[in-house]
Amino acid sequence: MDKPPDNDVCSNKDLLAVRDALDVLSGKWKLQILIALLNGAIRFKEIAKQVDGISDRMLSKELKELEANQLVKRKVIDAFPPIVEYKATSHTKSLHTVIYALKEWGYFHRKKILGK
Amino acid sequence: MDKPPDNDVCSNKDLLAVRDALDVLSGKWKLQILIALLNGAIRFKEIAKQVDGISDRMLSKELKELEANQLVKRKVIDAFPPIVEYKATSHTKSLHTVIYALKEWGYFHRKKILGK
DNA sequence: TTTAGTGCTTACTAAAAGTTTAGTAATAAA
DNA sequence: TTTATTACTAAACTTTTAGTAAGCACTAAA
Repeated sequence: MDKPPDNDVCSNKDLLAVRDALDVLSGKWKLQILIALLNGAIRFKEIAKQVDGISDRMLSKELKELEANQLVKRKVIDAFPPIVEYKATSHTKSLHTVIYALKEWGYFHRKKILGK
Repeated sequence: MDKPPDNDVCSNKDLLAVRDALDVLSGKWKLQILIALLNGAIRFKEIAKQVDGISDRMLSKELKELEANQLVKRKVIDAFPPIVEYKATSHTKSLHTVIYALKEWGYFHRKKILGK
């Protein structure tokens, strides 16, 4: 028997796209880091302060992933002590729609589960 | 120094809501299971067949989590061999908006990363 | 001279998530 | 009698993810 064609709620390609989006926000820290950046945090240590509990190691790692996804732009300024600027990009801002949808549904879900 | 008030892109409460929504879709299998259900799959083994590669253990575990979040309704029909029906709920359907937003951004992101 | 600050990296550990293999009761078909 | 089916569960295992502790180069302040 062959597989049926993809006239489904969500095709296999769609599934991959959804997963791509989820992956970008996956893990314990990325969302918080992005929010810190959208709110204007710039330097490594500044982000570390805003994202409560994160270790240098994790922050460094997550920033690299975000950079690979063009959600963070890194700029080194030659100074002592070193200054490294991290900034949100236009691509980061395009995430707003997604975060908004997640947020709205999150509130809706909580009402549903905790009883209206 | 006190914490500043939450006049940010995303307040702490908002963050929790976003995370709640993400948690509901977290893990390797939940999204695929939900899609299978939205497409009409009903019985345990039917879902297992549609969700390629999942083990019985994982399916059972994930279905329980989804049920706890009211995203799946379980109904046992007393028969031999046993019949257990799994169905999407209205709450599942409310997730559509979120999944759609993720999907759209996922495609957009792919274009961005792979070069337009 | 010791200390602190900056943006990291390395090595290691712990915890969470997922996989594999096997097994259950009850029945019916081969 | 052996095998298959259904909807699971249990134990042992591996993989992935996250956390902890330390250290590096460099400089300025205490």
